[in-house]
Amino acid sequence: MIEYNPAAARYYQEVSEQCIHYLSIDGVIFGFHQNQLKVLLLRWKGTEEWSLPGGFIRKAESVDVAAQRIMQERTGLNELYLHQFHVFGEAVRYNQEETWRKINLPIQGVNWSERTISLGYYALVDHSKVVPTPDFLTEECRWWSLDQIPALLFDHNYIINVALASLRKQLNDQPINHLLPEAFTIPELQRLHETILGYPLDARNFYKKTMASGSLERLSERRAGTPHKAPYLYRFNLRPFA
Amino acid sequence: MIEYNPAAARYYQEVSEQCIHYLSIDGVIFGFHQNQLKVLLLRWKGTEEWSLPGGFIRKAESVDVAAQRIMQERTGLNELYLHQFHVFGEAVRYNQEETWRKINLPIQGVNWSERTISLGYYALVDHSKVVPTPDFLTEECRWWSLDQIPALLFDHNYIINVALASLRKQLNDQPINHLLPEAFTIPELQRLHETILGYPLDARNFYKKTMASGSLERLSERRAGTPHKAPYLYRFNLRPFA
DNA sequence: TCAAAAGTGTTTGACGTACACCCATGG
DNA sequence: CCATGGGTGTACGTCAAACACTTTTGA
Repeated sequence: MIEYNPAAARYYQEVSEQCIHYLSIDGVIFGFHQNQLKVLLLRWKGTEEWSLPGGFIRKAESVDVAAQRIMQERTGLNELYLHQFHVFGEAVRYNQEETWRKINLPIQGVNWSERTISLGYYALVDHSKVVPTPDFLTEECRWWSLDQIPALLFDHNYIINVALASLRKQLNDQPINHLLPEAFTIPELQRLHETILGYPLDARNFYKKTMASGSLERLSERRAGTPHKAPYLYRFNLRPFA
Repeated sequence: MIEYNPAAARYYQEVSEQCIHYLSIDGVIFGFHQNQLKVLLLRWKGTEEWSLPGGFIRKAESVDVAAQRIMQERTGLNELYLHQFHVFGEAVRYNQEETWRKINLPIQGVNWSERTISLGYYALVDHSKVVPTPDFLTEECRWWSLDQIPALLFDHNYIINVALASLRKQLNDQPINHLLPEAFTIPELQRLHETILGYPLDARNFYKKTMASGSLERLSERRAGTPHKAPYLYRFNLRPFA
């Protein structure tokens, strides 16, 4: 049996008193690094078991604010771009007994064994600005490439799949301007879209489309230090008429 | 103060014991009749105040099942087409004190004064099959045309607007085959789309598009009794290769 | 026979897709 | 000087939008 420190015990107590029961938030935090789409995962104390970050909603707290709070604590970021993409409300979402055995939680008789309805949020963050930070129950927080994600606790593999499908849908509607740093090159933006969509795009058509959208602004500098032709830097300019 | 009957009192008691607190379901039940998009509303006992149908989730009940149950009770239908479209999770969604004054609920000290997070579902139903049925707290259940809806209780006017926006988005992706009876004419389908979208469509282009989708099957009969040329009847045939 | 709705094709423009070559840079 | 990726234009096909006349039927 794992020893949980007093802070964790206090956390449990507080959550049980101050938060809404039967309801939780699970967060899929997407980042983009080295041409790969990644999500932030947590490893539970004393185990090799990973899960998504998550948390609970305080009784008088807005749900969106709760999601911000939970994700901010894991990333160190102030304002995250969040999107609520699905409610996971099945009566039995995963094998609870097996899951709790895996994470060695002292939950007998505690209302942590309640069934939970989970509100799925995804966050789009600038990978370079994130400081991955574990919480009371976990001892490691790091990025995982989407194609290397192991079997996760709870139904979190499924949640990631639903989040990705939702992100792909969003990509059709609007440019995604939260996963890249302030300044970026068109090829970088193209790699991002390719990674989200899962298939390659034509560079010329991609260039045309992004230019035609009118939401990009070419900066005077170029990206230096590449072994080849220096690409232009761009930034998003979503309100060209503002 | 309104007298609530014993059944209603039992209902309160049961909900408080058996259902999840702080969480509710609100349902926007869309129907189509006389070329108008309508929603089913409830009038609260002894008042002229209207609201959407709604209810609570049992502690071990799937959220989707709860939504089905709640909407089935108001419509008399067995299987409804449901779509979970938004979570209304603001800490303060409406003026609670004012609202409860309007509906004369004996809620002092009861945990009904809790803030609630609402899961918004919309249902698409065949108007002609619905038997509008009030619940314990209401005495009238009837259809309202979207453009004649009065000021509703809670934040239900807002919820209807969000539901409609979501329905419009869905209309772009897939044919809507739940709001019409089994057999219908192309002009009727066009009126439905126009009503949802809020603007007129070109009959020739609409005809071409629906035919090209391959999901319609022309029946041998025509709609009789119209004062003009008798239109063909169609039905949906979503699996032409099944 | 007239009014009102049903039924149908063609033309045009926009947009997405396919496709190839020259340029700039670092090694 | 060469390997590698960056930057750009043109041609084609598909799909959406504009647009008018004939047919049917009840009154």
